[in-house]
Order: sequence, then C-alpha cells, then structure tokens
Amino acid sequence: MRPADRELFMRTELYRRVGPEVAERLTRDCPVQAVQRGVEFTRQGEMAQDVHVILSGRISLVAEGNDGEETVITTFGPGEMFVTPAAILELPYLVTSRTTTRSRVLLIPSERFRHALQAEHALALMIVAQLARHWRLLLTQIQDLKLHSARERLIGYLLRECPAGAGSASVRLPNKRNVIAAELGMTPESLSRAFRRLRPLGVESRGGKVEIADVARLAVLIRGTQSSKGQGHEAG
Amino acid sequence: MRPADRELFMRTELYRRVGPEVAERLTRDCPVQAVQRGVEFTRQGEMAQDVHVILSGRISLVAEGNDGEETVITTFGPGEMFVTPAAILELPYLVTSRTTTRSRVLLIPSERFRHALQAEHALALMIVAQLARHWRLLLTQIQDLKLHSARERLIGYLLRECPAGAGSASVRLPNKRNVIAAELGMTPESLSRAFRRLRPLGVESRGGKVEIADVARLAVLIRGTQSSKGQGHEAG
DNA sequence: CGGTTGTTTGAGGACGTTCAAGTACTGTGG
DNA sequence: CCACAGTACTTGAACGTCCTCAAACAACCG
Repeated sequence: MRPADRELFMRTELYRRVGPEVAERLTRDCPVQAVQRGVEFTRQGEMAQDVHVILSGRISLVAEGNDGEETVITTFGPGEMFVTPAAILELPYLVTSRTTTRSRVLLIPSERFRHALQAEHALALMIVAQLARHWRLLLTQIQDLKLHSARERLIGYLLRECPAGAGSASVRLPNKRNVIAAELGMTPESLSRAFRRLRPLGVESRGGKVEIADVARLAVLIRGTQSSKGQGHEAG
Repeated sequence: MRPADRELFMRTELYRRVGPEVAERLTRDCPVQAVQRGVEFTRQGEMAQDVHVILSGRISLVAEGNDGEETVITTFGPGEMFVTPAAILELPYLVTSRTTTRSRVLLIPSERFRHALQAEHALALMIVAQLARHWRLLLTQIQDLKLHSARERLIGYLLRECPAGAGSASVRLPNKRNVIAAELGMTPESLSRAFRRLRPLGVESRGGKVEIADVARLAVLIRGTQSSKGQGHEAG
C-alpha cells in the first residue's frame, strides 16, 4: 500500500475501530486497485472472493434482472466496506458493484476476513455496527421507493446535498445527471421532468449547479418521513 | 419464562450460537409477551428499548409515510430477532413492528443486549451473521420491487411456499390475502387481479388454498433473478 | 467541424392505484 | 337450520405516475 493510500485507509472506520496492529495484519499484501469510472468489482451471482474497502471514489451496488435491466440499490463512498455479507456467509454476491467515479479500492480476501472476524472481537463489533447502519440505509431506500414520488426523492436528495439550515443554497451536483437519476431510482427523463417541476418552487438548475431559493420551502414538502442518510464514516 | 417458551427459545439461532450459559444470562427475567394479531411492539421514531426474539408467530416491519400511509418492509418468523440495529446504534426505530398472527415474543432490554455484545464474542458473531442475512433479505426485497411486476412477485411468493421440485402442488396460504398483498407490496385489488391472470397458467385459487398444476411452468417465468429467501433459522 | 455523449421535451402506453360497487365468506344469535 | 351482520375478496372504470420511444438540442472532444 502506498503512503497516500495508507493515509486514506487510516481514516476508515475499519482502521480506527480495530487499531493499527489488527488492521495491518488484516491488510498485509492486499492490493489497492485504482480504477476508472464504470469498472466492476463484483458480479452478481459470483462467489464472494474479496471484501472491499473504498479509499476514494464512489461505488454503486446494482441488481440485474433476468432480461438485462439493471437497478441501483445503493451507493457507497470513501471509508465504507461493501459486500461483507456475501463474504461472511460464504455465499454468491447478490449484486454487481460498479464505480461511478474514478476510485481506489482496497481488497481483502474473504477467507482472511472471516478468520479475522473469528479471532478479533473488535473487528466483529465494528462489522456489527457497520451492518446495522447499512441495514438502516437499505430500509430508508425501500421507504423512499415505496412511499415517495420521484419528485419527493429528488427533493430529499437535494436537501442532503445542502448545508443544513441555510435559507438559500447553491448545490454542486457530485455526478452526471444520469448517474443521479439511477441513484434515485428513475430514468434521466424523469429526473429532468422532476427538476422542471421544481422550478416554480425556486429551484434553478443550470448544468452541474443547482440554486435553491428557499431550502425550508422544499423541506416542508417531505417533512416527516425523510430521514437523513449519513454518507461518511460516522455512525450518526 | 415458562417451559413451552423455553422450548421454543432453545430452537432459536441465538440460543444455539451463544450456548446455554450466555443465553440464560442474557434473558434472565426477560418477559415473554403473548399477543394477538395486530399488536405493535415498536413504533417508528421511538427510541430503541428492547431487542425482540420471536418465539412463535409472524411480525411485519412497516414503515409509515407522512400522510399516514404504510408499507410493509419485510416479515419475520419464529427464531428471528428484530430491530437489533436500532438497539445496537442507540437510535430510534426506523419501523413500526406489528404482529400479523398471534405471537409470543421475548424481550431483551437493549442496554443489556449491547453490553452482552461487548462482552461475548459468540454473540457478536451470531449478530454479524444475522445482520448479514437480513441485509441480503432487504436487498432481494428491493430487487423484487424494482424489477419484478406484481404478477412476478406473486409467482415468486407461491414458489417459495411450494415444496421444491414438485410437478404440481397444493399450497395453503399462511395468511389472509390482504396481509399477503401487503407483504408483496401491492393492494388487495392488485393481488386479486394477479391471481386471476395466473389462472390461464394453471393456478386455481379457492379461498386459502391454491392449486398449482405445473410448478416448473411458473418457475420458468421468473427464472434468473428470483432468489430463494430462506424463512427459518438457517443461514442457507 | 463532425461525432459522440448527455440532457430536454413530447407523445403514447404500461402498470398499479383509488374509488366504488358488487359478491362470497364467516361467525352470531334466533 | 336460517337470517344477519361484518369482513374479506373480486370486478370494473377512471386516473396518475413513471417508463419507453423518438426526436430535438446542448456540450464536449477529437
């Protein structure tokens, strides 16, 4: 692992919770893959081989239907580990994982990971906490899908990008619009229309930048169910 | 805990994985609640107070929207623990849990549970495995919702109720139809229509009983994406 | 400059929902 | 045993939301 990667690795929840020695033992000789956007790390249906730790970039978990259609389940960012369940249970991956941006990812062989889990209580506790958080993340995904419309999901997304409590805000979209559409579970066309229907509410979107005149006005439209979904390392 | 409950408790994954002594210590003086159908154990938004172990019966996790509408996230059966994530993270419940049948449920105070988690590696490992399985369960839920139609979800449900490999089958529905509709993420009306559109395919549904002429014929319609979702205690 | 890729807009359609009505169960008391 | 109410289930019609398909437009890059 090169110094820059080590730097990133030391910021992850994994490193901080299990401590230097265990982290070192767990990741000794593990490769860090630096990849372009659109590269796949796991394929749905394949046997779990590695556990992945995102050092930088973003990775989507996508499920594939039988006729080739795809759907984004969730997206993870720096510091997160993913596909641990498949590795833990020694089962095939349920999802294909694919970078949505250029990324650096640390790979830990799943067998080594399982052994460490047996041996190191601190690691087990960290994984418990991480899985608990991810479970809740997925739960809010389902809530979003089943009881919010496309427009409401977009509002929720924008509010999450806003600095909290601001009266007006200027948001930089972190991705291309079609990627955002996928993350929100809709087509690019629907996203475009959703944006247009937000214009009367004081939302101007020009390219990768979105100007929101009154954040509170948007928040009121979805208040109640919308749960804040922490992105980073913290438990929240 | 009365003998009959103890009997049920000893069949749970929790008991079998952590062993008699730890299980005893964890559940000493814990109440077993025997409740009718429709009783709520947790309310969405309330602080986590207990971890629940289902001894018998079935319990649905439902999410509530801001205008009172509800949606069933998933349903758990005997041997399963639920709302552990909220207890682990010391956060409010994300869901309301409600019995769909008469049930017996063991309640473990969440603080005691958290302490046991810190102290007992075996418990942590059991929870890791359980959360990993539940994560995958939720994942397949999302897949189902986003890339299968109502008809396909019904077929998947029926196949899961069938004894595997049979040419024809006679299935007893474990719930009222409106409960099944909720579990499958549709209205009773839609379920009814879905059943009717399965009739040409050799599915006769009379009351709580469904006769399937050719199981393989149904299976072929959803082959590929449908993942078998184990119901009981086993990891699968 | 053309070619490629991403975004917007429009028309049409599929799917599931709601609302409303009608039909079939289930259990109760007479 | 029947009549009855209450509940569950089915069926129909109208509607809404989002998707697909198709085309126009914009932006970017060689």
